[in-house]
Amino acid sequence: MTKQSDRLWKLEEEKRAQLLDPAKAEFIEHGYEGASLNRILSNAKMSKGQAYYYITGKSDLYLAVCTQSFSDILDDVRSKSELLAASDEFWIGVEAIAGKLAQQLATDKDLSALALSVYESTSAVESLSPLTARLDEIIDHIIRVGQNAGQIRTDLPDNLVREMLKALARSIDRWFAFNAKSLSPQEFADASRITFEMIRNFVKITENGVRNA
Amino acid sequence: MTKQSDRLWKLEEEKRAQLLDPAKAEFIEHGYEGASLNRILSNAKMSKGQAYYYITGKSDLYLAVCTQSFSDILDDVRSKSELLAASDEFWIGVEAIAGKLAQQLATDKDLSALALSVYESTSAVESLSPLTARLDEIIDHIIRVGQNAGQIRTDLPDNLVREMLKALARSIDRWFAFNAKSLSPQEFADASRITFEMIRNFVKITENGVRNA
DNA sequence: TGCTTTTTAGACCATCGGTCTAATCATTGA
DNA sequence: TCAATGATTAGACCGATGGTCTAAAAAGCA
Repeated sequence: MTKQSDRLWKLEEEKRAQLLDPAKAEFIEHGYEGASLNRILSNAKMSKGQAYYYITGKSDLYLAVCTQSFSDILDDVRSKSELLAASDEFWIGVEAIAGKLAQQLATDKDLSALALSVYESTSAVESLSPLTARLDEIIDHIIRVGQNAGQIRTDLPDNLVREMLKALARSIDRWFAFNAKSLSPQEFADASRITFEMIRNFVKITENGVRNA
Repeated sequence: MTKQSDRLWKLEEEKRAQLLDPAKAEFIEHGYEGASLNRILSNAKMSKGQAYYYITGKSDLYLAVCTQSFSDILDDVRSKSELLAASDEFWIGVEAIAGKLAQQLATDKDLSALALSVYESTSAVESLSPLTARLDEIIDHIIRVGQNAGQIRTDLPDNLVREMLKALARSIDRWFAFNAKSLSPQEFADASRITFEMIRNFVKITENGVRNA
């Protein structure tokens, strides 16, 4: 017995796109929960039996779409993050990574819309556990390097710091997605710089931080 | 024509509870999207026609449940926040409010579970706009007092600061909800204190903050 | 050609939130 | 007391959802 997702990725690209392109459009427009599988199949001119031969269900299709869209970016960020050094230039390196990422999201509207859809519901997030696991690894690694560089406090559980940073990044990303068009280039640059500085202050080691750890 | 929600709150408490109690349990267990209205009605032993005479739909029912659960707390926080002064004791006052809130959530498991369900999906949040509007007002007011006290930076749009703080509070709340039971009292206290300090550092005014505003 | 495996089509299923109509109940005025 | 009016209730019904399943078609192979 072959796994459905194996079949999907073994397909010639054209046929895979026949399914994934309408799916991507639907998820972007309606979010994960709001997306209609029937509508996707209708747009893809593909029967249900055929689709279910290549995917296990809606969540699997969402995972396929997001994997296709984010995998390269994730690899890029990972390889860049592995070059980060525990030195004074730690934050410069992080800012370079974040800046590149922000630029990619700002450039590719589909990418940004799809990213927003991810955090629209927990069930969407759960569908993507293979992807989020990779992201968490990367963030954890960056945090560890920052801690070795003396730039990030060490008196909290790793996963708490990670989840706070993810939540922050998400809210900032979201705010920019909704407000970017009404911002002057100057305001845009200021807001980016300031929020980044705030994050640095957020995780910075403070005098009375480590009391008994 | 009377509004459905008026009818609901005019009901004698027992009958309202007949509907709202099973609804609350269902929303806690399955979240907003996952909750089944049919199941709620079946547990409430109430016909669909009857229910729709008192509510306009699922989202309205969710709003009713959350209003009942959070309204008093919201009022409490609001009145406390109005006593905050733009003085050196600003953060002490905020910590008192946050502490009380955290304690309430830690004590009442249902309350905490319901709060978690709120941010599980955007459609859940949207159902609660009357409540979130009240919350946003309170937070905005606290931010303004903090700014007057020179404790919170003023070089970012208000709503961005508010959304970042909400995201942070949410992620912390979430982390505690999932990890509280595996923490020693000492670890619990430490994590609370440290995260609060981090938030203070997060919004603190820094030297190079205001560059051209 | 004939047999086997892969692939396809779409009818079908339970369930979803929501609508609607007809019956019942309560209240009021005469 | 009774008729009429408005408030309330029951539940059949609706289109749509994601998912299952069977049987036919197509493809691969001897």
